[in-house]
Amino acid sequence: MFDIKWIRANTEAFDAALSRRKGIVTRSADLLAIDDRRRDIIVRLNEAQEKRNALSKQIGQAKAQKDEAKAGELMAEVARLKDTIPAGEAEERAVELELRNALSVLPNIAFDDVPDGTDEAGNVEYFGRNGSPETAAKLRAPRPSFAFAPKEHYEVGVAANGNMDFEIAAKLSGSRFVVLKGQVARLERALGQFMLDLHTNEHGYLEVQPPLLVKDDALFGTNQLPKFEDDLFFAPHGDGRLALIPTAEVPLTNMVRESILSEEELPLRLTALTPCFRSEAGSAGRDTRGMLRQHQFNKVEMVSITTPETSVDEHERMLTCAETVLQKLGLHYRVMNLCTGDLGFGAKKTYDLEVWLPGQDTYREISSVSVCGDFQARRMDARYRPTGEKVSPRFVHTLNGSGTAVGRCLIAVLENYQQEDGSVLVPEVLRPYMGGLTSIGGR
RNA sequence: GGAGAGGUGGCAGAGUGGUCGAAUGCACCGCACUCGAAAUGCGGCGUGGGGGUGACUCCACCGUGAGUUCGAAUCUCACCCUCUCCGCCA
Repeated sequence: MFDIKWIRANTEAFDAALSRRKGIVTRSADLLAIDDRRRDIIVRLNEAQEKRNALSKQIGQAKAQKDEAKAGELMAEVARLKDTIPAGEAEERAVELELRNALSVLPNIAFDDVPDGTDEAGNVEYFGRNGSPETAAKLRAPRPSFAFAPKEHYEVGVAANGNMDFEIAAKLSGSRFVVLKGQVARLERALGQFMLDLHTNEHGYLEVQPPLLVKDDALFGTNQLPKFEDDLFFAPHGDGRLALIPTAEVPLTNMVRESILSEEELPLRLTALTPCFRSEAGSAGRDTRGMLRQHQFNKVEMVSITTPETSVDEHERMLTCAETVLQKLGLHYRVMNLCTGDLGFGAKKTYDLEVWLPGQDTYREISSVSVCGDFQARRMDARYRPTGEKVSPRFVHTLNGSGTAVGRCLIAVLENYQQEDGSVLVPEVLRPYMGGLTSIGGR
């Protein structure tokens, strides 16, 4: 969410930046018109309140001196304000809500180095700071070659033989659910444990087990509300509701909401392995086969809370943390710098990691790493107190990234490590989590 | 779920109708002392929003929301949360 004062001081920059965003017609003039009205109301209200306070103080003094006549006189005078103050307060509340509503549906401004574009075709491959295709290739596994036609994940023997069961899941829960069994279930678990251990042991993240059900306020903080309500599942609760988290970004980021951290606590790096729940309301008919797009999936999420000065560096660092997962698993992938048309609502810049799926013969998103600036911090009221002379609190910056989507990573392992006989080799880093197994689904 | 206690500034903790945005302590910042540090002394130090070129000034905020009152941190009601005890329970 934007600061109206900043908009007022930077109308041209604001309008130019917003015009890069798809489908946004709001301009600074629309917002400043509301703000002008707001300020008028505040000025009038403050004048009335000031008068009331002054008279009330005089009444107190008059009463203290037992001057009842004067007190009565003053009370009559203040009585005339009785209606204007509550009315003014109501007006102020209304116009402030109007401004908040107008601001809360506006997406964040993209950094200058985000490419322009209308959809994913405008995304630009990224090889890291000072990187090149050559330096990237040294770190990443090459695309695997097969002596046979590689299958899609749900066709690979070990999955197709009943360990990835969509029929039973449909009986239990309908479409877009899956039941994993046996060694495929174990492989899924191994992947999650591996990622979590990597981020906690080697990347300095604090492991968190957050609630999976959250309040509307938390969803507002991380931009799911008010615009993306349709993507969520809700559970009735008391007179209200709780939402099933669509990503652990919601509880992890909101852990700092409505608080003032000290600078020494930053950067705060949090990670969690949680199920995620998405209604996929807008994706009817897309990716209906297999477990690529599910209502429920596991994901390891990373969240960083930083100072404004360090958030851009932290973004690169977080990207590296996510890449390390795929590098250690020996999975081929590429990194895309998302263009303005593909950029998420709250992001100033996003890198997508796309893993190679030989069965599909294409790259698919497996991680998304975003820097949000103070956009979410404003919505959450999350600040920190800088060390040193400046004591006035500032908004923190927030970042989030998947590290990575476990369900999709399972797909990637099944497709990339599949053997002609339908078995699947276990990547070396996962073997400790698989009781030493080097392969699953063999005879 | 039942009974009781309580929610006040970064933290702890006073404050039961007016001069309280709020004592005090800790933390923090500046200065002094010191070779330096500690200790000590002095001073400063909440958040948000208006107005003013500025010095400055006004308004709101004591869990949240209503209410009583000329005036509410303080009184009333509802709700939320925390703690203690009991019950139930993975």
